[in-house]
Amino acid sequence: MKNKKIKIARAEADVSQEKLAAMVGVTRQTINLIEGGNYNPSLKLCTAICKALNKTLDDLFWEE
Amino acid sequence: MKNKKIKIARAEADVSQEKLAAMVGVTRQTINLIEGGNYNPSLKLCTAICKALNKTLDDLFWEE
DNA sequence: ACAAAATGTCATTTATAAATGACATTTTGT
DNA sequence: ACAAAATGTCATTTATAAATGACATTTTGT
Repeated sequence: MKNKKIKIARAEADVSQEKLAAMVGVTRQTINLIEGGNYNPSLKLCTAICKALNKTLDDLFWEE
Repeated sequence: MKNKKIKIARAEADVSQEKLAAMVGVTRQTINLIEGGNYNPSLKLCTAICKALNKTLDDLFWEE
């Protein structure tokens, strides 16, 4: 399922997929895949995304 | 760095590495590697471990 | 003190996250 | 309305998570 939370957090922080990708050291496509869902990123990447957006794992990646 | 939190949560729930592995559908070695640190598990696996131990991502995998 | 269970660690193979390049479509600012 | 930036998606390659088997060491219950 899609990860809307990252998209929203990105909008709040006013960062594009490309900029977020640069901040965490991956490519734009990887960020795009994660937001699109059906993807299983590594813990390290999840953590990097959280820190870049000033969120925690539970904020962005915890479901239910 | 080592992940002591999982080890502690396991002790609380009285589950061995082997049992936890079975609960989340991986092998014992994978659990062992995660607890030992220097490992970068997938988000899906992290989430499964949390649910098996009644914890959240922040409880077990968030640092600082 | 002893046996059984649990843990640590190695080496090899397999599945998949992430990189890379490329192009089409959508969104945004002026 | 238009151009530029951002996003969606494909196909191929590379790096690494996770599987598997095997054995040594440590911990636990009696």
